[in-house]
Amino acid sequence: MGDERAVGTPVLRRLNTASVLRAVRDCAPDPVRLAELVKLTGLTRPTVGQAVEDLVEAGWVQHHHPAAASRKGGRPAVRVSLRGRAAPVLGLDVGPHTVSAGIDDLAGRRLAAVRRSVDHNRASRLLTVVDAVIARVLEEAGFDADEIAAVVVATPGIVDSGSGRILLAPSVSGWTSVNLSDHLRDRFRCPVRVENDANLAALAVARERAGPGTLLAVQWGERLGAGVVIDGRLHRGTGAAGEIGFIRPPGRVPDTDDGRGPLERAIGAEAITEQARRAARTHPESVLRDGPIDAAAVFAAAATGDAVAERVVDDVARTFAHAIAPAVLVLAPDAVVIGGGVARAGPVLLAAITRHLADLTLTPPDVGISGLAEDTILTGALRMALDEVWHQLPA
Amino acid sequence: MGDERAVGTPVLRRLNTASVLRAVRDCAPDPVRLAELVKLTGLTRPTVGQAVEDLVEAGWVQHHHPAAASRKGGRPAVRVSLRGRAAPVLGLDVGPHTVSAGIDDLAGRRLAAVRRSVDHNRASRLLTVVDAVIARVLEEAGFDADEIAAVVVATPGIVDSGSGRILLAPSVSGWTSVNLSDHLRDRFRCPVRVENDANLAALAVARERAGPGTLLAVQWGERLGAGVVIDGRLHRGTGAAGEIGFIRPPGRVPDTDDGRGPLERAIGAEAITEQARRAARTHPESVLRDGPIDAAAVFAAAATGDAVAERVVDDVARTFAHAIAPAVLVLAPDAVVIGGGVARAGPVLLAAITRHLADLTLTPPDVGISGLAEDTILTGALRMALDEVWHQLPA
DNA sequence: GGAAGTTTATTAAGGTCTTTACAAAACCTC
DNA sequence: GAGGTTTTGTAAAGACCTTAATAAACTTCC
Repeated sequence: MGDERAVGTPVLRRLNTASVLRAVRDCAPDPVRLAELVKLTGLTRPTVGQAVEDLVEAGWVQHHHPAAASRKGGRPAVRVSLRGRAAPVLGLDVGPHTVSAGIDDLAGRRLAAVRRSVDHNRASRLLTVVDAVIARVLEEAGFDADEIAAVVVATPGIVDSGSGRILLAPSVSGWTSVNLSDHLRDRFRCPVRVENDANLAALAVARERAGPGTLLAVQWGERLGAGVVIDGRLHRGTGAAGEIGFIRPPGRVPDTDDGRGPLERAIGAEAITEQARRAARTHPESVLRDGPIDAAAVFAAAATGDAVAERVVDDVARTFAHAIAPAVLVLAPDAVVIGGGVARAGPVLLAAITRHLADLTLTPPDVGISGLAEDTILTGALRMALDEVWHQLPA
Repeated sequence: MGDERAVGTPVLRRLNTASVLRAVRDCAPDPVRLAELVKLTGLTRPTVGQAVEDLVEAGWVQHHHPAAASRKGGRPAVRVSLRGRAAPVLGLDVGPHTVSAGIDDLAGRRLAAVRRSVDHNRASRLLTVVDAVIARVLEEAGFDADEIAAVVVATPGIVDSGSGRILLAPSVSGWTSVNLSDHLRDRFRCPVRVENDANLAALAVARERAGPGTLLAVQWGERLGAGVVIDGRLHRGTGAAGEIGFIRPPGRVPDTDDGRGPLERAIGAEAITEQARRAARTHPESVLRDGPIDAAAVFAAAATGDAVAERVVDDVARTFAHAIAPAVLVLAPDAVVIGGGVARAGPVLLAAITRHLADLTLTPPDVGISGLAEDTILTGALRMALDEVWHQLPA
């Protein structure tokens, strides 16, 4: 957005070539006829031809010689498609319990994915697992580390987006003293970015929704985090944007010393089960009285109409709604999407939150559940890595 | 960001001409030598020469024949400057008590400004005053309505940014049924935009600070509103972003039927005086006991060390901090800037808010007072109008 | 099996724009 | 008034896109 300096004729070619490449990408995994590109880009055929030639030479796209089926008569079209292997990206999700990695090609196809659980969440052990997982996923996809075009790592805690240092990570002991960023930069010859996991989950959710608008994507499990995506771009603020776990909800909150924030202590997965347990003790008529209680059980009970469970869920929903209402009023997001473990609660929780938010805000956002599976964060990391590659095309 | 279609050689000229025009603008009121533009834009002299020629022809810039002083020897330079009168913009601030208007030229120089107070804040009367103020400011600046290049109107309430309709405006009775946007579009031949006043104030404050980052600018008087500016661009969300007046603060809030939000009823200017009045009754040792009390008096008393006043101010600050803390956690703004009537409270209030926010947030933002005078909103409106003009240069 | 028709690729000429290079102008200083 | 300096102005060259015309390759129909 800053200065667009030194404009000579050559930039035209770069502009147009980029335009053609974008068009090829938008046709994603399918090969596209050259004539199609002419229509898509609005450029003329000779220009497109030149651009494609350049792109093939640079290795970004490849020809599809066998123009097999669906002929309508006429000279067979030259068809090209993205050469995915030109710039594969690596995503990494370093959680307190599991480490997963994935490699996507330029078109967003998943070439490999690895998931490994960690027994002890000590930092040193974690780092070893990270290295092992990276090695495995590279092998599975058949790439050398030097071929990777961008790396994005998701980690819990607060990350300084400039240096990649982890500033605060209560859930992994010793994690802040590990310079993960430098560690990885030694292994790869490409940009390495470390980013908060909730932020990346938000990015993944936003991409799934597509289109512009403001999104508040909440990760809700033992802990609570959120990411803000505005018109497809992640909002970082001074760095710690989206840390909803530290919102102080109304009412008393138990004091703990594990670095969790007030809202996490009030309505994190653990707090929900604890609340249900207390309620079950004083209300033995509830189905919650027997069997082990966890958050899923509470939501299941509420779904079947158990009054005690319903009250707990409503309480949780109200606390959550009150906590985020000020942010919803300030941001006016189009949607609030909930992911993470608690998201499996489904419609019961959703309805309660929607109801309370309607009371507390002027233009209540859509409240929804993230449709993505467990690898939301990993997908977000890969998405951001792809963005990085696409952003610096003219390399 | 969408599609940059149909790139031929002519776009180069447009691009470079725009680049030169930007450079001329950045030198703002001072005329600039042609050779200087060459350095600033990175283009070559013939290119700059051509561009300047085009711009002069189009009326955007003008020559400065008398190359008077500061010669260093050599052929006298051709100097050009922005022809401010080429595209004057009109800003309007329609408040419940006053209507003000201003006209800026392209370089941001204030050519005229008019302010008029309104006795009855009935919508029909207000509209008459608006028309009169517009006529007056046009006359003062010596322009015809058709010459204005952009109009931005600030109004309290929630505005649909697409249609310009006012959706909610409790402070002016009947204001929502007036189609201000259409009314003005009939008078001007240029784009007319209606925007929430707090949003425009935020824009003005953000421009004063300059540079990127996230800003939460609060307007705090009888009512409370805010605007969010991210990297220089106003954030609207679904339309009602920044409506902090409707945040529900902890504790009981008096119920009124005047359309004000809970936070406004709790710590609006009126609520502050009411709170002080109550405190003075039970604490006759306070200096607040004698003389008429208004918000300014409370802050003044607190500044001199009056304990009762100090407690009131601290209460207000705590309520405010608790109310916006969730939004601060989610947005992680670089700064929270307070404007409006209460902003005159100064350091007393500021210090208290800063203290409380430090407790409630992870990366506490700078808390400051808006340095702009009473015409913050008007300045913001003019700023946005200028942006509009600059955004659509290639007209 | 050949001709017509259709779709696409290729090639050549023309125009616009920037760049490079060079010459002219205008002013100051000595 | 000569020399120097800074700037403007002009012409030729290079790069790129576009229009238009031509050639190619394949399907379909007769």
